[in-house]
Order: sequence, then structure tokens, then C-alpha cells
Amino acid sequence: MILQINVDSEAPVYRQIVDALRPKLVEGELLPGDLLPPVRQLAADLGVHFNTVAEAYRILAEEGWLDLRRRRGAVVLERKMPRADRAAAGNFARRLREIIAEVQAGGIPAAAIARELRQLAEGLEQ
Amino acid sequence: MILQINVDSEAPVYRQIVDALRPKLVEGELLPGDLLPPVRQLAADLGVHFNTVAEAYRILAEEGWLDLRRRRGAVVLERKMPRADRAAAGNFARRLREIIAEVQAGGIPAAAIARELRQLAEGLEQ
DNA sequence: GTTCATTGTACATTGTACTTATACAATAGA
DNA sequence: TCTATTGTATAAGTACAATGTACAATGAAC
Repeated sequence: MILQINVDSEAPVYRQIVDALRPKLVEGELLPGDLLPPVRQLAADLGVHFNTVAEAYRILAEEGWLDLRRRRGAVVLERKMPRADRAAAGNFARRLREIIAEVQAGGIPAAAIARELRQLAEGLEQ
Repeated sequence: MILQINVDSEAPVYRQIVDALRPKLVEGELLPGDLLPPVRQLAADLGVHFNTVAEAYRILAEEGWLDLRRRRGAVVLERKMPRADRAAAGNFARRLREIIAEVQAGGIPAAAIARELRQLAEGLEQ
């Protein structure tokens, strides 16, 4: 099982799958040439319909991460990072601020959040 | 206008409103006793139906941020931070990892992301 | 080269969630 | 007491998510 989903989440399953796979692709846990499980197998593992998995694969294929071909499956591609558009950076800051506020509201102390942020920042620079 | 929404966003409007207001509440930009605009006024400003704003206010009221009363409007409350539940911290790390991967995939350099994270971490510790 | 199981694709259907429309209930202030 | 202003409740329209089913493509076995 290469990922898990949460049926209680408000996020749609196909998006949960995309959001769980993308970090593995970006961080190199999944490498070019690797083969993802067939839609029917991953769907069975997750307990959802295979079309739901297919939709997730399709999104990642459109982003340039996967090559989908019948009878062969989903292959991880070599992918160049695109040029960033102007809005992306601003949106990123806003979304982070939203999430941090949500987590703080949930009772996580600011110090713990700050620690987590620094840890991730370090991980990015290696 | 105390906030803006993005009609192109995939996030539902009522959630955009919640996610835009919560940071203001957490960070103290909105203080106990402050009055939010009536649902009809904010809705008109945003170009949506007032029930959509009412739904957002209701969510924030359930979280303990607002007191809603007819004819008086939405008043910001004094609110204690709750005890954090066990899952929250782990979910936070996972969501951050997802968003960072998404932004990286969009072409923002890791160094820029790391800078943003550190900046937010600093802001949290003041 | 043919056959067939395996894989992704296409599309209709069903259920769920978002947004709106409309009517209602409560209440501060004149 | 009356009334305008405010939030509330509920149903309907619409779009989206997830599924069911049939199909198309193709690598492997022979």
C-alpha cells in the first residue's frame, strides 16, 4: 500500500490521492521509470472505485508526472520543473497563513508550529 | 471590505470566507468585541448570496470565535485555545508537506519556500 | 500472427455538497 | 408598540464526486 486515504476528510478521494502522491514525486521517493500500481489494484487497496484512482492518475499525468498507457500502467516520468507564475508565491504565503491559523485555533502551540516550519525549511535546503 | 474571495478557486466560497477570517481572529487583527459586517452586507460586497456568508459565520461561531444574534450581528468573542488533539499535529505536518510539494511542482524554488517558512516561524514566536 | 487477459478510457447514473431563493423569527431602536 | 434589520430554516437548482458498466488498446503467450 503506497498511500492511505481518510474517508472522513472533506477533501475528495481523488484529490487525496493526488496530494499524497505528489510529495513522493517531488521529493524523489518515486523515481522516473517507477511503476505505480494499476488503477484497479490501488482502488481495491483503498476501497474506492477504480475510476476514482484513474482520475487522480490523470491529474498527475496532466501535470507531467506520469505516463499512462493501457496494458502497461502508470510510469513515473522525468519532469522538469516549470517556470513559476507570479501568483503562485503569493498564494503559497496566504495558504500557509490560513493553515497555521487553523492549526493554532485547534490548540497546537505556536512554538510547536514554528519548530515544524523550521524543520521543513531545513529539509528543503539539503 | 474585510476580505476577498476568488471565484476561480476550487474551494467553496463559504470556506474561503472562513479561511480568510480565521487568521485575523487568531492573530488578533480582529479582537473580542469587534463587530463583523452583517451577512447581507458582506455578501453584497463579495457578490454572493447572504446564506453563503451566514454559513461561514456559523462555522466560526461553532468554533467559538463568534457570537451570532439576530438584529445585532456577529460579534467576535474572547476564546480560549482548546487542548490539541493527538492527530492534529501529524495532520499539520502532512498537509504542509503536500502544499510544499504542490508549490515546488509549480516551479517555486526550494530556497524561496524555505525562506517563507522561516519567516512565518519567526512571526509565530513574537 | 492470433488470442486473450490486463490495463486505461469513456460515459451515463447516482448521491452529495454548494449556492441560491424565499419565507420566517427575533429584537434593538424609534 | 411598531418596524426595519438582522440571523435562521428549508427547499430547489446546479455542479461535482464516486460509481457502474461497457469499451478500446496492447503486451505476452503460444
